[in-house]
Amino acid sequence: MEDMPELPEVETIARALAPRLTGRRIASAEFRCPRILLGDADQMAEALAGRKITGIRRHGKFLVIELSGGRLFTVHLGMTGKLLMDGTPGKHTHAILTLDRGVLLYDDIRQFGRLEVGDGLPARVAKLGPEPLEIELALFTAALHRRKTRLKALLLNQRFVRGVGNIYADEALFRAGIHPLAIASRLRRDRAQRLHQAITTVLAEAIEGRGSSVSNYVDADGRKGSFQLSHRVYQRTDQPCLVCGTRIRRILVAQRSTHFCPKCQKR
DNA sequence: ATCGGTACCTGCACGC
DNA sequence: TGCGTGCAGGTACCGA
Repeated sequence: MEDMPELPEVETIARALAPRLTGRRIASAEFRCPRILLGDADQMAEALAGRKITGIRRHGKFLVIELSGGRLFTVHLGMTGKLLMDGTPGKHTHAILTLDRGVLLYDDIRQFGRLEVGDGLPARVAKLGPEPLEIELALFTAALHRRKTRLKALLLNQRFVRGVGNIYADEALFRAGIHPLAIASRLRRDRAQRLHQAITTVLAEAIEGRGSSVSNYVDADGRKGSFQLSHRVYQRTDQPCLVCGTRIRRILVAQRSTHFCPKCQKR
């Protein structure tokens, strides 16, 4: 296993990078792997060169690096992407941004990440759902009741809410006491409220813990996250439920590994 | 429009 | 030691 960028991890990275990147100027950019680029490598390098970095923020699982002139460098880390300050380029370094002070590297073993430069958010990013930490209960419940899919699949759908991935979907469903195969449209209001609360709580706690780290997740400062210590079902297959002792099960939902307690989580 | 299934990559753990 | 298999937290795309 490598590492993992869901909302809390990306938020942690954005916070760590902000003070180090803001105010820096990009002297030059080099892109070595066309596969991960949404755009032409030379054009992207040209669009970045000479721009000043004015800020960095998170949008769902996307990192948005704001540049002078309103230009945006949008980065999705995929499954194994890393943004590193002042490291040494290696086999999996696909982008090198030379700054007026220091260097910003993009590493990505599996090449599932995507890099893009534009004068606004890319359309496919702009149309994602609301931030899960901001959506109000009434809107959340209404959106939930419009979908007939299984809850686990819905939580992973970035057009429903943006930023929840496999770990936090499983953890939120466990904390809400809801089965991952429950149908969204049939969820009673009190259970929808529990889910909304569980999502809020688990994401906030994970951000507080600087994200999860299954094996070697390291943020931009090289510090490890600690939230994996708080996982109650994720990757705990066959271990006892921390509430009732029942064996945690693993099933596939929408082709994604899904962990739950069959006693605590009801359809 | 909305759903599930598949493809895209590399590396690691595990059993034989 | 090597080889085959399954697994990995991502999205995009396809057809039903």
